Amino acid sequence: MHSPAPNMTPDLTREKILHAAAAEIHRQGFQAASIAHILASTGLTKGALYHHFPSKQVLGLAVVDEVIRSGLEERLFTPLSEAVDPLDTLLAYMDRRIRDLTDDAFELGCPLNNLVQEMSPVDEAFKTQLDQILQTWQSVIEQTLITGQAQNRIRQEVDCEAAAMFIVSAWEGCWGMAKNRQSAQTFRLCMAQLRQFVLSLAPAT
Amino acid sequence: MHSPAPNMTPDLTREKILHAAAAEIHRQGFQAASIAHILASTGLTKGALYHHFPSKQVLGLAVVDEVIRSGLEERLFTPLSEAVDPLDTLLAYMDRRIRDLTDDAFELGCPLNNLVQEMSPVDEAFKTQLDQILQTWQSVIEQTLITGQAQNRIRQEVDCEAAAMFIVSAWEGCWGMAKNRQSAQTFRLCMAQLRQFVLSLAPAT
DNA sequence: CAACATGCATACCGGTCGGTATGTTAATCG
DNA sequence: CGATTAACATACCGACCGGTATGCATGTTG
Repeated sequence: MHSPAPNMTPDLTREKILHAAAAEIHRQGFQAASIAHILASTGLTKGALYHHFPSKQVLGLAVVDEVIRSGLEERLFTPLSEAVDPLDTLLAYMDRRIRDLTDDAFELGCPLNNLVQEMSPVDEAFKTQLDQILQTWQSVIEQTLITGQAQNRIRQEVDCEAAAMFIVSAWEGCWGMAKNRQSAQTFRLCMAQLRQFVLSLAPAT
Repeated sequence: MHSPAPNMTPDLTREKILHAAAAEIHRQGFQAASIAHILASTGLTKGALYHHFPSKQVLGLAVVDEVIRSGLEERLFTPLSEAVDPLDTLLAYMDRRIRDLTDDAFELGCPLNNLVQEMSPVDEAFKTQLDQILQTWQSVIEQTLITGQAQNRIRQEVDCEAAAMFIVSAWEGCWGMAKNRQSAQTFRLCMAQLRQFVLSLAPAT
């Protein structure tokens, strides 16, 4: 009846599914995400989805890699690791987040943190892939602090690895609190304190 | 066939269900928690559960109030608000957590934080009740800092409300990171940094 | 032009879910 | 002593879930 018109651009179909899945997962979490909902929001059917992805898990992992990781990479990781003055770049990025994010950004929380909390204990593949992103994040910040030490803007006795780990943790913690309160103001106050922590690593003037 | 023996101690049955539910929710999250699993682990049946709780949601809210909130209350909130030197009490409590918690404590993460992240966006009743716990936690720490200011152990210009909010956020963030890494060592390093943050609020010596 | 592969749509399946209606036993109460 | 009620057990329900088998139209290839 319905003619399954052979698409000229199958990659576009794949991307539509991918982003619809990312949105649904962001709203409901991975386990509660419904394949039927994803398909309904795209107008496609199961045939399309299972043609491009062998299972829901693989679809979820693709979202993690091609949407979440890729996004963080270009927004944060790459700029930070290429900056000549990474410490300023980091502080500036935090400022921009504090300024620009609005309430509705916190309705659903940080996509990365959401999945970390939900999936780490119940799925090895998710845990590994998510942890790799957190590791990258942490090591990028660690390098930022080490460069800061070389520039004498961070005290020499600071444990950059531990500090970087804490910064990432607290960062996600700020997201979590703001998500619960559903308030950008909460996020601003928390991130401002985190900024203060970073500044407290500088030598006493 | 089976004689549904009218129990002499229905409250005990209720508590069995409650704690089995708490364990299942801790493992799977609320939405993924299976009523069948809860009942299987207690040896009871649906008749018992729906006799004591009208719905899964009410059961979950009871877990939040009677297990999670109640536990935090007696372990943290009450001791802190009754202490004559709350700042020391807080630092000592953090030290004890850093020392005593083992790897398996982080397999499933912080029960409170798990539910906050999962349920806040999807269920108003959960959000309200969980937020109330976080608010209590935050205000208890805020009072701790204010008392610290009165004792000249916290700088006068510190914004105690914002600092308290950040401490709670970062605390949960440390749990999250440790949960992903499933490592108590991660938690120790992160919490040690959070301790440093608290100490950085003290007047310069 | 025939054969085959690609890119989907449709129909269907077994399993699990939260929830309910009913039944059964023993204690309690008038 | 009959009636009622508390405290469960059992059986069952419709909805939804992820996944699969099959069909079909169009390209591509020999």
